[in-house]
Amino acid sequence: MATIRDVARRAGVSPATVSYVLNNSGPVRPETRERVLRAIAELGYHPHAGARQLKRRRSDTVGLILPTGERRLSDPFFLELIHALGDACADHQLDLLIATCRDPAADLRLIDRLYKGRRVDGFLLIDLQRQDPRIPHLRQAGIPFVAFGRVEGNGEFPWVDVDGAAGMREAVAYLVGKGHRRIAYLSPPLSFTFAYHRFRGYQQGLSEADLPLEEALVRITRLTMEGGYEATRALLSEGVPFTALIAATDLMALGAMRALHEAGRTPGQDVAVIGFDDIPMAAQAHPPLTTLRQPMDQIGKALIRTWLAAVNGESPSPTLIPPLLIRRESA
Amino acid sequence: MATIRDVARRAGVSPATVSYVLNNSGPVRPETRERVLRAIAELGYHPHAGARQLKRRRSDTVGLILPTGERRLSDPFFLELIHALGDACADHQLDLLIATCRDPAADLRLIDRLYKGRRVDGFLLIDLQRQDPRIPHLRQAGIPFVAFGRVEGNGEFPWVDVDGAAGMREAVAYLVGKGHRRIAYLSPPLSFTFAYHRFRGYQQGLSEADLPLEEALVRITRLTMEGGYEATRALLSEGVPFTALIAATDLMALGAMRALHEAGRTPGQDVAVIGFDDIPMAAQAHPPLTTLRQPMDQIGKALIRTWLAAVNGESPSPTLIPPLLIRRESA
DNA sequence: CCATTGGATTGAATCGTTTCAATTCCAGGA
DNA sequence: TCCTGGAATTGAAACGATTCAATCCAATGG
Repeated sequence: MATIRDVARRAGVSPATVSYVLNNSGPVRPETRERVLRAIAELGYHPHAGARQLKRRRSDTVGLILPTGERRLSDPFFLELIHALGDACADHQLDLLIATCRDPAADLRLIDRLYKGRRVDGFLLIDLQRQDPRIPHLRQAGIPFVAFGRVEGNGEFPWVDVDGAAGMREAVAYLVGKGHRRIAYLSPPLSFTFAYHRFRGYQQGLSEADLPLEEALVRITRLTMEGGYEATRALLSEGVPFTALIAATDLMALGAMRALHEAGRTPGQDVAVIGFDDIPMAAQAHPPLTTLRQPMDQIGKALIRTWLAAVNGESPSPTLIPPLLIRRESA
Repeated sequence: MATIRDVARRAGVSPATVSYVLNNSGPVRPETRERVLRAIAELGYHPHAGARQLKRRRSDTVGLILPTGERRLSDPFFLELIHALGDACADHQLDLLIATCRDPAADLRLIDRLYKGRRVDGFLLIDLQRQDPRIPHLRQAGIPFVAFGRVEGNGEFPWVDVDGAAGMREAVAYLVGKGHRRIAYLSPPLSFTFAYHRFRGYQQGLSEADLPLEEALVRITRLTMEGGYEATRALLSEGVPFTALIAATDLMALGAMRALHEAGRTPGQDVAVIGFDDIPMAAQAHPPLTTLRQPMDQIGKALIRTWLAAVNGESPSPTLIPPLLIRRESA
């Protein structure tokens, strides 16, 4: 495999000059640059990442840790996120290293190994818990990171999040505008930070519309289609009256719609349904699901931009991205 | 950050000895090893990945290229796969580098950059096309890789695949055993290799049961829930009689079930439905979907095992993994 | 008591870059 | 013609690990 020396020899210059061309550092006469570039192309030369990393003390790699075990992600939303991150990384010539681990303790060990071994320059945390043990660990070890999502108490660290509260306020206002007064709400356990914020938004939305928060209309259930299905069946069988339903995630909304169908109530006609995320399946649902879109590209770009700042020793300010209400036929 | 010299100094030995301890190469007296290990622990030392890579000419990193653009994956199946791969990598102390790219040409450039720059030791190819431009490129460049899936003509290269044909034969036999004679089949375009094999399995299953292949029962449609839904509606509206339906993927089967529901025919009762993949949603469907499970852990392990062999210059033989018929209530 | 043996340890070269400091080059001014 | 100064180029020293070859040492055998 060609090295920088080979290129230098071929172009009739020193390795230093090649390096200057490669990195646009140092002054190089245009025609020399030309010669060097030609040599690079002819040899199909690519700089050795390890050597470069060793000298520059940078690996240009983003670490992404996926939770495993029971917290293993199965929401298709995360696949979208990975894609968006990949694209955003490509924009900045970064690579994305994915690591999984078996238990929370291994999590922290893995973080140390990757960072101290300089395999990655910093981390992206997704799927935060309201109290996440990784955060204090990273902070006190001085490891740069950016979280997708916030945590309880909101210690000072950089994060990017979608404004779940704003989204839900908008959803409620939208439904109220259509005359709905009894709006059910389906949520996963509030220990999920995003669930907590979205639920707060629902509450705020109600109070802005001078509607009471009714316990019976709020259901906490599992973060799956099945969870949404069961909770809705419960609502129906208990005879709690409602004309609209908001689910904290599309997956749950999809489950809810199935329960409504089975009970002979057509979503979008008899009951308005709104979800959150805008996963690909949402548009294909019957009827197509009205939902709050998480603007993936924007999220990916914001995360990487913030990550770069963090890695460069800045303390980037958090970013709150507004979701987008996508009106379809379910509400 | 501590280096190997720091560890050596602290343990009162030379860097060489530390290296021997680290890699279990070379003879080291037990008590010396003890001292070294203690020093490592005390300093929280982790070897520098770049330096190691430079010397060993190995990055211990697996490259995984995700397709983007229109071929972007949205099937949740891939999230499972990424997880399984992550776990399998962890077993061998490997890291998983994910790269996305915008177009097929960029694909090849990216491959070169990652491999020639020694950022990865080889690749894992997923989401193969029946004729995939990446394969000849990798082969002629002598870059080690393993494919998840086969391609047309089946050139000599290492792959791991789930035996879609066997699975479909089993599905047909199972349905025939229950007395079904008119079995519909939903498939994405046969340019997807897996779709091709699965369809062949369906054909074989029919002929083994001495049933004719009936054109009207076979529908080619999009690889989404929506695709399954539409194809099934078409079947129903055209009045083609059938008592069972096999879909090439769970997502499509889910769509089919919805169409059946809407037409007032209960899946599992009026019409038997079988899917393929066993995505998490399958178990939660109504009724729970009978399907052929792709044994993810096994796939991940096989892929990584084969990959390691390929990277070590061996020519590992292909692996065909049988899917597992999971009987639930839909058939 | 010395030579031999073989395990344990170490010194130093090396991997392929980047970058500082030193050198060369060249044009323009004195 | 000789300086001077800035631009262009180069040599060589890192960066942090691995590993070959050389050295050290203790025990054994003659």
